Amino acid sequence: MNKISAGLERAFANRGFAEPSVEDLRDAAGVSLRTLYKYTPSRAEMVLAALENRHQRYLARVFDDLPEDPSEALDTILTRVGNWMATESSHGCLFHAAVAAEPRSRPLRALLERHKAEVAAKAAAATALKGANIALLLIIEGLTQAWPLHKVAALDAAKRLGLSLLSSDR
Amino acid sequence: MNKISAGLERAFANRGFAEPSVEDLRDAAGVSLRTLYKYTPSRAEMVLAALENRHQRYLARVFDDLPEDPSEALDTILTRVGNWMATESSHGCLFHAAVAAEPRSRPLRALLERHKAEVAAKAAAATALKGANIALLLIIEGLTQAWPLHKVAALDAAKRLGLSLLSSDR
DNA sequence: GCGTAGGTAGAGCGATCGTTCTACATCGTC
DNA sequence: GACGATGTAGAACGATCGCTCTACCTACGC
Repeated sequence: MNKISAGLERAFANRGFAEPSVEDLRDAAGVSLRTLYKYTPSRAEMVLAALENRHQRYLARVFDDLPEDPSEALDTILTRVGNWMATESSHGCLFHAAVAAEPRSRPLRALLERHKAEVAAKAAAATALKGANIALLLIIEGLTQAWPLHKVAALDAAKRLGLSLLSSDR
Repeated sequence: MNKISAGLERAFANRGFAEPSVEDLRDAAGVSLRTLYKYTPSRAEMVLAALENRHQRYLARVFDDLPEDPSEALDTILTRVGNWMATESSHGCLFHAAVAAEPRSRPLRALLERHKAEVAAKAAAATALKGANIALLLIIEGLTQAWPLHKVAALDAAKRLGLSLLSSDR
């Protein structure tokens, strides 16, 4: 079950949402076609399962065990986002990619909204930046999108913007 | 010719890169299948033609006739990006979407890189922020990605971050 | 030791895809 | 008014797609 979701996530992350056929997804999931369809009865649901898995992994990887000090927490969050990009997602946010691939899908958009809202809420809570909620999300989004082209330079820029947020807030 | 590119751009922008069939693209382009294939001999080239068209339109719409004062220029740029999002691209950056849909395509990645590099260069030139080049791009990327969910709130956050960039620079 | 639940392997289905090709219309030029 | 270039409409193609179905294989409770 979780093995299936993890395999699907890996397949979509590596090869995009258009390319992999259901047979490719079966190979990535490591089960038979029949079992795959039992847990995810259509290709669209395979996408949703993959994103659900990624959502959990992303939150855990970026927001677990943060330092209490807001400034340290922000630095840690951005560093971890950079790390995530470096190791997991070399071409931008998978949720935006999924929605872009199928802009008509309502459940996909709902998932994107939930994911981003949760990221923004966790970031705001950890940095005690209630007012600058959206600015914070904007920095994270910017870092995520700029990373594929600029790598650590994007991380540095994000950290500098983050610092200016903290100092302008108090 | 340009009518074809414009039609293709509209089709992909509205319905994503996966959904529209070549016959849909033909309808959007307003020509026959034969003529469509004459100018863009494969579906992949239709994508490239659409993005080329969008690139030109985006640059013109965001960077033409900017005020000379750096601070005013930055404000104008961000406002225009918000305007672009509001009227043209309700779900994020089309270039990132294209690459996300087909992460293996080399020409697509090259086009994305060229587009982003040109945007960054024009923004840096207009705001006299040579050093904060990447921070500037990061703000624009963040605004573009955050817009679909937060609209004008994202624009406000982007402007505040932009101001902090300007003041920390001098 | 046998029945049942749940797995695998893989052939097969209809639909749709990108692409090509044929047949016919239109138009500016001599 | 005939001609070649260029366009349209749309039939036809092989391939591939998402999905279903059949046939067979385990593993475990009674």
